[in-house]
Amino acid sequence: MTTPKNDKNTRTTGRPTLNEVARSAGVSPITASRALRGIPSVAEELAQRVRDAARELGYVANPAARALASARSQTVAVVVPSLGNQLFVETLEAIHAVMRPKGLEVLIGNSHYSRDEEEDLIRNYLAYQPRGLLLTGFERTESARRMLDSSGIPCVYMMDLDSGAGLHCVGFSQLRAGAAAAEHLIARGRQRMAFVGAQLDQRTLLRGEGFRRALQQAGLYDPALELLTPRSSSVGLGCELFNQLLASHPQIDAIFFGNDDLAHGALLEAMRRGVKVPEQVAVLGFNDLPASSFMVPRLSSIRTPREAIGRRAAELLLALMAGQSIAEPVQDIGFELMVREST
Amino acid sequence: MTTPKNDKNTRTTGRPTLNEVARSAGVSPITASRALRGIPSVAEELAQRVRDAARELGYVANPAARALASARSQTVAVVVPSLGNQLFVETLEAIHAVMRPKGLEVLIGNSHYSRDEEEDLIRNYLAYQPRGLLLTGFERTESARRMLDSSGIPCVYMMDLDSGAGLHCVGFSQLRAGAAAAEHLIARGRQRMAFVGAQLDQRTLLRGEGFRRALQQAGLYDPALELLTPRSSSVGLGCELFNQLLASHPQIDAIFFGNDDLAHGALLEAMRRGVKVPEQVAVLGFNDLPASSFMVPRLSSIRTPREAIGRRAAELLLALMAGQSIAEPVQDIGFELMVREST
DNA sequence: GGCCTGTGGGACAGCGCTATCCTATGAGTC
DNA sequence: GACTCATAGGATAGCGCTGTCCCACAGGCC
Repeated sequence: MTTPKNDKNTRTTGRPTLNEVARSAGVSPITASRALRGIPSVAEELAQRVRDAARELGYVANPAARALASARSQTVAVVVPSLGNQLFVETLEAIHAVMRPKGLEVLIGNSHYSRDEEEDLIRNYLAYQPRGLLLTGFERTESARRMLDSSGIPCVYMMDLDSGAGLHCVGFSQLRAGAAAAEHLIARGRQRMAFVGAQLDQRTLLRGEGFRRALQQAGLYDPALELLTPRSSSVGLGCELFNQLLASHPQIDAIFFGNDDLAHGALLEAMRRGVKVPEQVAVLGFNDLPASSFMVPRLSSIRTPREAIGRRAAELLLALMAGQSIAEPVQDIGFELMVREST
Repeated sequence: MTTPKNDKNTRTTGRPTLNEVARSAGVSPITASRALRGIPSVAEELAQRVRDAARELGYVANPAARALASARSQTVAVVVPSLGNQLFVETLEAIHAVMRPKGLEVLIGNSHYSRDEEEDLIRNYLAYQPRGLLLTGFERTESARRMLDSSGIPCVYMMDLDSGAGLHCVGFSQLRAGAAAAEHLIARGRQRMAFVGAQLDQRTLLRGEGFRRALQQAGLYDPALELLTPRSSSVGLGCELFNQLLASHPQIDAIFFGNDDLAHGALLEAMRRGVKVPEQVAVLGFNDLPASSFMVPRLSSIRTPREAIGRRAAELLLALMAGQSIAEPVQDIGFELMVREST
């Protein structure tokens, strides 16, 4: 009477809605919803009509409305500690390859190897009601752990197994991989073996621990030959640490690097300084990044199965999301020692 | 105490809602909403009470409900062609660094250098009603272009400028960068210069084009010395192409690689085969990845300002999202020739 | 025929928030 | 004191979709 209530709908998105698709197909919105979601209780002829109408209008479902109405999204969140490390990029690729065909969106979070950043990411992602979560390792804040527990959202842990009791995890034993590195160098007759680790995330520390124990067992452990730094791993840092190590301990005859980046730097620096690899010093890397087999000399490394980890973790998560019972909650994918010229 | 209440209604998320925060603070839901969004029309004393209640309950706003009600999300989508290239990872970092403090979520899409995949990603992301979009380059399908146009969502294009008329873009001229590469090698007295490009995305092609034109101008262009392949750039491919080029054209005295990965492979292969760089062949890379300055010999390269591109593109997008008028829609960040030992 | 069952499809009522009104209050004006 | 006017806060009504009931109807059985 006094105030016209017919306001222009500025709140709408302007994109076609399910209602319009339904009207255009001559069915009710619910039937349209069911048809587009592939729910079988819709007669094929009707479903086809709805799909045609949707294509015609360029309809794409509004994920916010969908998430709100159903209290679940079509999203899976992944948190990795770094995108600079090719390792995690390849893992993400494999996850994508499994999730995308299922119509699941993959949210990528980068924690920069920081527990606090990871906690923020998890808090943030949980608000999106993801169908599942893929996390790296077991190292996180207590409150992140609590949020995960109380959320009830399925979660798979990637990369490590060593302290994953009671959790669903896909990876390999970092401890055993470190030990394998030591055993290889010992088998090559090396006597004074160093470990160089950067970043100091839990996995690097575990590799160092495995390496150390194997050396101790062989009576070859020298604590002075461990070089650890919290700085982040890079080729340049590898150069620097190699020099530092050789300057302080010229007698060493093998180095195990916690990451291939570092080993690449060491090989380049050795080349530059005329240090003979492997004659004077053997160099062993970790992860076996794509470039490693092309280094001079070709780098021996422990190949980590990141493609398989990503894929299997994604598949495990899908099974959890579907409520299936899991026969093997802990999946050990193993690792492979790639022996090349540098050892 | 925060006791998760067990609704029988399965449609709820189980997490605390704005209503509960409001009740606990003794205000209406709308006041709570305003208080938490920092809308100034709420008395400070009330706002504080609401914030306290929210913290107490561990309340995190439901982004789906928020997006639905306001027809806008708190999200910005970025599409890059690859995560395997460090270049884009660094760009993403810079974007994050600008967006996160503003409370904006960054969705990362990887198009794998495929127009069709990019179109899918864009269609998908547009459904999320992002506040803005950051895309790489200008090469895309017609229907992707149409979707972007009709969405009305602000968009900034990164990396290239050469065909960005009328668009908001941040980057540098790939053409001029290619020309700069040629000029540098010419200034070094080289006579038979090759160009090696992989992936064959538009930017690589433009760099090649700039290189070619500059050689033509100097009367030094030989079409036989262009080696192009659609395979994706890697160190291994660099080795292979280097060998191939030297086998077919042993007389060349300089190679410009469209990406540092390839140049790294070439340097390693040269080392392995005893080809002297730069005496016999000068090698020039592109992007100046972190490892380049540690190669043997240290790789000369054209440094691309990806950190600045990411940051400036993000800032430009923020300005567009805020409806500000843009003084400079095309921002040329330039590039820098890093002359090192390999040339 | 009466009764059941199964099946396709629709009506309805929200999911958790926010845009848009609208009211109550109190200060300021003449 | 009667009138404005600004302002804090509330009431209401959706945003676009889906979970849950419910109904109409065909076919089978006794």
